[in-house]
Amino acid sequence: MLALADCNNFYASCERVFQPRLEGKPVVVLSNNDGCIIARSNEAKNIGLKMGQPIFQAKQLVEQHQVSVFSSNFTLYGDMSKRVMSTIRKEVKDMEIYSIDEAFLDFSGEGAVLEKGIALKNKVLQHTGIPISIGIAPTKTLCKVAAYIAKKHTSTGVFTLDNQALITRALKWFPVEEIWGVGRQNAKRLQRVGIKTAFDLCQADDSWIKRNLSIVGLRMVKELRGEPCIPLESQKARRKNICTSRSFGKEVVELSELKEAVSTFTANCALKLRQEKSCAKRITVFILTNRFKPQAKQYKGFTSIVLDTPTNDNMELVGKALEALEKIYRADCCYKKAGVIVGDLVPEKLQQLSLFDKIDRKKQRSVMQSIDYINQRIGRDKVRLAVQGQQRRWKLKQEKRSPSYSTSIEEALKVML
DNA sequence: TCTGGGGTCCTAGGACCC
DNA sequence: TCTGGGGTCCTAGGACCC
Repeated sequence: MLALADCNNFYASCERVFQPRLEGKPVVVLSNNDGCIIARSNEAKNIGLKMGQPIFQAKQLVEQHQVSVFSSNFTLYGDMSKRVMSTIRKEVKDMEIYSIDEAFLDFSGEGAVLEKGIALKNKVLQHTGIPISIGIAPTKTLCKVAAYIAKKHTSTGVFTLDNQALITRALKWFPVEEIWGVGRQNAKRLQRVGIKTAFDLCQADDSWIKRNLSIVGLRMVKELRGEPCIPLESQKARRKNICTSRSFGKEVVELSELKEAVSTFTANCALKLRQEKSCAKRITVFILTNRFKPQAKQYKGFTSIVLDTPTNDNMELVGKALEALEKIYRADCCYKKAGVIVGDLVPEKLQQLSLFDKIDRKKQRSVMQSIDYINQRIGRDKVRLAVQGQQRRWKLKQEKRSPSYSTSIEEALKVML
């Protein structure tokens, strides 16, 4: 048996841990730039606020119901996630951290799985303040179904799908568009041919499924039928790409400002590379105009550069990124978003030098180590390249960010006696 | 006025190899 | 008149996930 532990309304719950007066009240968390709603408490869901909805469109509902609105605070959510995961880890044989708010757990050989699930849920709540739901079943895809039921239709927040009769009953009721692996496009296709529930999909012919939903879809259906096809992966794989991209707080025209942004994004990618102990052989830069302004000139600039030697050095990567930026920059556009992707990643240890490499890599590495050390102590990008700029007018809008209670001593919760 | 960010995998088609 | 067979690698585009 496997289990899926899924934090309820995770970002909204994180905010509430530190502001208990918001318990029972509608809370939403916004995307970067305070753009869209990306997390909602149950109360916020109930008053009709939608996932992904731009906040300006929801203004009326927000005022009418006095919804608490937060900018996203990923430092806080990342730390709370760590706490939840480490609490769970102590209670299970093996686990796979699937996302910031979900983990698959090895429940094999456990006798009373439901009781174990309930105990685990209570423990996480007690240790972290985060409410979770747990779905228990023989395959990952069925765990997802069970967790969905646990969240919406149980009082305990834990649900087990452990016998065929129950599984069949659940699948006959489960809408096809809610299945893990069926997105919007596939849901439409399936509904068009009369497949409305997970049960209907299980009845479909394997070769038809493979043709229409690819091998991924077939795997998913087999999992619904109870045959495990997606193993628990406790070792997380090395990433293949790393991306940093942002929408700007305001539109940007000048190349110099784009340079500040692109070099900052690149430095961020390079930092992530060093943390993963990887080097990149390819760097891609893109700049986009505002797609929500159809009357303005639309342009998508996109290009990549392949490096002779894979690297994770700020200066080297920033140099290449700026070279790429100059190639795609057009002065007659207003830019709303830019991003940097580093790809073709290789482990740092396997960095293959180019025959004509002239850089003193050892020295370069120790410079970066020193910079990382300083910035870790006094704040991200405090030591940075000049091209990253001072003004940063392109920076994010983040007007309602909560303090990083658990990771910054200056922002720790103050308790009045 | 205002519309997120960061990933993965699969497939088809083309280029290329012997 | 007639035009092979068996591969790999790369890329773009599209789907999915949270």
